Amino acid sequence: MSDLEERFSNALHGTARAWRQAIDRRLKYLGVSQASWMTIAVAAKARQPLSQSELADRLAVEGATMVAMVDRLVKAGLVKRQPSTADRRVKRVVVTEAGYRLFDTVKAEAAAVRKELLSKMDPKKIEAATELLEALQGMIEAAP
Amino acid sequence: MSDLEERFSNALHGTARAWRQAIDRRLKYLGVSQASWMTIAVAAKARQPLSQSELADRLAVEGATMVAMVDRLVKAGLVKRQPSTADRRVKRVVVTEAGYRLFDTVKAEAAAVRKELLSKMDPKKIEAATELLEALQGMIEAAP
DNA sequence: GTATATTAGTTAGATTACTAATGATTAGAG
DNA sequence: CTCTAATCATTAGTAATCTAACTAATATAC
Repeated sequence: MSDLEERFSNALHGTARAWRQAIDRRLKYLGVSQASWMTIAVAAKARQPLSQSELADRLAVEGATMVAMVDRLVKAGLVKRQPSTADRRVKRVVVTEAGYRLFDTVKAEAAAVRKELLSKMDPKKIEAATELLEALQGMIEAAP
Repeated sequence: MSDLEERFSNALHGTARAWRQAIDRRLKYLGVSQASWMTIAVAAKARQPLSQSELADRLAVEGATMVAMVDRLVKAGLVKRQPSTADRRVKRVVVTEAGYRLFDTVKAEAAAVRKELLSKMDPKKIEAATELLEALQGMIEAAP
């Protein structure tokens, strides 16, 4: 029992889970979850304000999930809904000043966490693992 | 931008996410989520029926989460709550016949998915990546 | 032996996710 | 042009997770 493949699967999911929790712990004082700041980040990095559908696509989430997320972010004053004039079905998500400020802070924190966790690891090994993971992810996503 | 550390982080979370979705897709016809069958699996593999607290510990979730999960599993007829006679606070989670049947099926499916995804990868690389991930997970969990 | 602390389970409320159904609007086929 | 398709956002219902506060029962300290 517990062959290499099972060990890898356990390590993959366990590490991803622990990592997420570590980030969440560090960001808790800001009062925003990873899902929230990831949404802000994607919206903030886009050149033009994205529609809710575009946001949902880039975050690999359903449209209905994005509706609820934008509801919360609007309530928190981090984004605004701006109806499109060209297509009246569309609402663009515009990041507010407060949203941009939060994004800057969070970005720095996430990078610090990443550095703290990975600084003690051999870069060669990290690179090899990255390549394996990327290949794996490509394979999974290519075969629906 | 997008240095190695960020690339690794993205690959880690992306692959874990895609993997989970791949398993969920394969198991959807059974009508049980990964969280449900993982709970069944842990309960079924234990020699003696576990309490809800023990189950929660082994699955790394909170007690309140386990209450809701056991509620759902009881409703689905996959487990039963059995009050302990020795300690009247404790309720043991007993897997039913239907629960064991489901577990057998799911176990085989999960192993098949794992093999399908990993069979084309170089075992040496898988092993190296596994070791990195395990070291990383240990590091994260050791430093709360 | 009683007062205090700990443990097991629960409830309640919030967040994040999904699917399915609906309304409004736009795009395309004929 | 008009009828039908597809698209965007929303609502409703469910699952899974968390924290915080609670009840009941057991264990420990004095």
